[in-house]
Amino acid sequence: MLSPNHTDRFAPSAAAGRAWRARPLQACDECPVRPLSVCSALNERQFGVLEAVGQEVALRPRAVLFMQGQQADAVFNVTAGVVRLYRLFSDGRCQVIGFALPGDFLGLPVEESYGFSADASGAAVACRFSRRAFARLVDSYPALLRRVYDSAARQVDMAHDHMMLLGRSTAEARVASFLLDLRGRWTPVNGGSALVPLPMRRQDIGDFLGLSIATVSRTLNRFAREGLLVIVPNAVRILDFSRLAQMAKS
Amino acid sequence: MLSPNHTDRFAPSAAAGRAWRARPLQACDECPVRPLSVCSALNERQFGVLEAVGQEVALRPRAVLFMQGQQADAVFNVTAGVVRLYRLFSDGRCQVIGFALPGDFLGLPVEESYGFSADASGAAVACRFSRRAFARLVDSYPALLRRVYDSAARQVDMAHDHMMLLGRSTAEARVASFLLDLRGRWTPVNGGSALVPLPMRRQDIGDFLGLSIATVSRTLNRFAREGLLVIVPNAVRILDFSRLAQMAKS
DNA sequence: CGTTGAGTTGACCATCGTCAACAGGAGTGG
DNA sequence: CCACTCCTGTTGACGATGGTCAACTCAACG
Repeated sequence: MLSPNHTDRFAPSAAAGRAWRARPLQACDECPVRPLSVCSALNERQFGVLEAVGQEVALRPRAVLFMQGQQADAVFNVTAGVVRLYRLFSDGRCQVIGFALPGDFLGLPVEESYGFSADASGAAVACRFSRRAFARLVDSYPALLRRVYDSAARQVDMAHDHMMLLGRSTAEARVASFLLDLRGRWTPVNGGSALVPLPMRRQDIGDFLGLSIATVSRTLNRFAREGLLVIVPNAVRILDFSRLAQMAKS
Repeated sequence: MLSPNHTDRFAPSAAAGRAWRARPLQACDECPVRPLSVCSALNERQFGVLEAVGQEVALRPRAVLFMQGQQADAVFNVTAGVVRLYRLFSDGRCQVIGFALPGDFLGLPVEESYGFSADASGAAVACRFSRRAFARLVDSYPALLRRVYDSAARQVDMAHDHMMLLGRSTAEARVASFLLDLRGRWTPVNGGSALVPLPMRRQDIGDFLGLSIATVSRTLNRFAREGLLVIVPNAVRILDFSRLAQMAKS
């Protein structure tokens, strides 16, 4: 039971090619997610320091950012695309912890090794900072510490929300909550469009919601049949928010 | 479905009497959990400061420590007993987030309002610090900040573990993991006895594991029939750790 | 001795996972 | 350009896991 053997969905895929290519940060002042991210805690002068220690990392679909258990020598800030965060059981079962959107910060400067794995759901871009350099920065700029701390608190809160979902909700409610929650998190990025990007695969949604791929597909298509939304490639367009919110509660 | 109506399991219970009675801290140097808790980051002189701003809070069974949404004007350190941490749905469904054991720290000094509710599973004792006073202390003693931060990171990790459990494990595996995990967390307190205290009710275990009370009871008693453990009032005695660990993986 | 609340257990059944077949699209190589 | 494979997603049939409901026991407590 429970999504048993995968024919190595998690082996480094050939299609992913090299994990990532990196180049120095240059245009932070043009970064679209800067006002959303921890970076906004810094003024112009401090920003130069940040820029100096960061790299921009472009990720192809499925490219690995870091893996659970690896020594955590970098922290990241997602600037484009969606990054899938997940943990594996020893037998291959997968639990997706969450999806990081543009503006989201990955990795506490305090932990020695990564507590989960991260890879790109579609194409994605992230800023990479060496943990040591970032920790030094945090030490000298209390406002940044505060932002990192806030980010940790928000992560705990999201984890608790998700535990409620996994422990006490029907399949219908899980999928509805997922869509509404995701649309809410996209809002600062895309202005609250009803078109919710879903670059991840059905399998990933299932692994996030504790459902089988079949149930995810059935539920989404039932929602579509009932006129709650329209399914389009790599996205859904929500039509009836209030009815969807109703389903999310059951 | 999903544990619907409760005839107000969460209304302030008459049996609980007054929420708690508090008295000034006096004997921190005799505190049994001091080496386990955030307090151990302080030296003797700093400790005097901590003692001055803390109160000892004795909780009767079911007494409320704080409630979700309340203004978070205190942080706590559990010193005896077990504290149940939970969130409620608007319709009364309950998800237990976790159980705090002696030595566990509750409440980040950063959040404005509590993200979950906390009450005593059995009789319990906690140290209470005003958030403002504690935040001041944290600002002046970086070692304490570090411990609080570590505690937050551990909470995130535990939340992730629990998401794996809720999303991708059978009832059998959930109960087995719960017992083994709890026994591991008791170890620093009780020296790793095979007798695992379970002061919480079956309902709370169910709300923690995302199972119905019936399934919790059935599973525990099946474990007992199969010789994995013995059920005693407010505890279980584990007999076969390796077989239990085996079940925890399914 | 009645009441209340927790825990246990059985009977039944709904939800959701499993398995399988199939469709469509992308990439590859001839 | 087509054939082929691979991958993702959809959909149906079936069955198992675990929820629901209810009855019962037992201990605590008045």
